[in-house]
Amino acid sequence: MNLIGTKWKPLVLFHLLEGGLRSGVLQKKIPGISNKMFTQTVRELEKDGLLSRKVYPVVPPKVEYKLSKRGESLEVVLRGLDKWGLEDVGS
Amino acid sequence: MNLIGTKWKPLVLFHLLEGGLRSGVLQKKIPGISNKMFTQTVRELEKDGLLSRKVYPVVPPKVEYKLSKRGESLEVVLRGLDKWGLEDVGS
DNA sequence: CTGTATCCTAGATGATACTG
DNA sequence: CAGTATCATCTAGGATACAG
Repeated sequence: MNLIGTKWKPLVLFHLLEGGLRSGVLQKKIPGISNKMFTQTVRELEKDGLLSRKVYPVVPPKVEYKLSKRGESLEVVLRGLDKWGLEDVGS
Repeated sequence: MNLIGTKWKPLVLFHLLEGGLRSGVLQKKIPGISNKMFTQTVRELEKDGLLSRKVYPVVPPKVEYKLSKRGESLEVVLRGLDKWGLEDVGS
């Protein structure tokens, strides 16, 4: 829980299960997250080796995030959480 | 994540997967948790219907906690987290 | 477009002492 | 044994403005 126990980390990781995403796209998939928390969250995930951050030296800037192997190993848990969240609605 | 997204909730629920436990026993299974957080955590879990709290009118007091059906539905996620935590050591 | 820097508040968590 | 109450602290999180 020290690695993924925050309000946003599971969400960020979950949205990357289907593949890498550009910074802006990923952020848009997470309604309500502030710019600050987004950056902070991905930075910590990167530091913990759960995802990788690739910067393209172009203009305008382009940054892509994708899961690392370690991050992918969380797939079962993430999908489990998602499934639970869906099925649990209303119970 | 609003339901289980705290430092202790997943741990409490996880230790109840094998069956109900007395308050003291359950608390001992969670090293580092303060008395206050333990009570607060189980209270919230009870309020959210993830576990039930049964008080035996005896002396000394005896209280048992066990998962509700809703709580049991989290088994996949909890075991997944546990498994991940174990396998992830050192990676 | 992406990321950083501040300021600020609410809530989470701890330590301790106390009650039935 | 189980739980409550209080005080103190730390950090997550949000709003906003700015920078490369």
